[in-house]
Amino acid sequence: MSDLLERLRGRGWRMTAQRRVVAEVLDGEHVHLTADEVHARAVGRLPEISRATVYNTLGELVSLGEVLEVATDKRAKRYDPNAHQPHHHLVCAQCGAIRDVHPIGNPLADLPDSERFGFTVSDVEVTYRGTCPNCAAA
Amino acid sequence: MSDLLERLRGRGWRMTAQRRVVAEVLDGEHVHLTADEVHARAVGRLPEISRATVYNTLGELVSLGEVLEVATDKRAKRYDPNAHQPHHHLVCAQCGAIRDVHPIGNPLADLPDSERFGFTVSDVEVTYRGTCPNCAAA
DNA sequence: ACTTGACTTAGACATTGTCCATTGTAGGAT
DNA sequence: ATCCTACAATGGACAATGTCTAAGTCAAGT
Repeated sequence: MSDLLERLRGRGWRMTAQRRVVAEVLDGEHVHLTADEVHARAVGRLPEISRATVYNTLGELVSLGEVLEVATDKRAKRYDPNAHQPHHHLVCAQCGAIRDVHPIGNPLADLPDSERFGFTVSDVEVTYRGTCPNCAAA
Repeated sequence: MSDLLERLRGRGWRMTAQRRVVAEVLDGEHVHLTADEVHARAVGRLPEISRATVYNTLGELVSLGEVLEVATDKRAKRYDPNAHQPHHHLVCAQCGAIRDVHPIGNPLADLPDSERFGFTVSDVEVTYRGTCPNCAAA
């Protein structure tokens, strides 16, 4: 189940109740929680966990490369534990629902040298926007 | 010069000193200011302009489709007046510098139906990340 | 020049995120 | 099993960004 926890243990990450709970909350696919949502769920399992710890832990998971920050929402950052399979996002403009998607082709190759302005380009993030079936029905 | 102001007048937008100043500050290419930066520059020309007015005006420009919100930065929203020429962004991961870029191909066509989950997909936003020449030299 | 509805203002408030000094604890050493 | 110690957690202040409201002001039509 918890691939994330396994990987973290394997990397010698010091395990505490708080860190375990944060990792458990984040584990899964199509999971894109904000820091506050992670905190709310973590509190459900470990009521005394503090906001600062959740932020610290999320920051560490990002540094370790086990979780990605995504900016699909224009308000809070969201955290995506699916860091080991490259993917992009499809976002509902109305309700904010997010799905992981896998476009064909490699967008990195689509940026000609003449459009790189001397940058060393290392990464690309693609966000598709639209309306989800639920919102379309309403 | 001010295409943006021209267009706004043409649409019957009620013109006030504050709105004119905000539009002037935003006008140009490769302009990607945060709301606070817009406010700071607007204050330079019209010291009594309030923060709320800048936020309101930016929100209206976005609603009118004359300015785009971009989420390249993970902190504040940025406002891009280059709304009438489709483009994407190239961001320096270190200093945050932003350039408008025009990749070849159409990323919308690269998302197969099987990856659309019933969404009606209307838009795509591509953000390239890398290191700009300045930061690479340092 | 009026009148009126839309615009602006200042500042309180809300949300999201960061920092720091103190207290607690995981995990190795004894 | 217990003790140490470096690392982690806490909570509360602070910072940055954004939203709202009540009251005053003004652009534009008549």
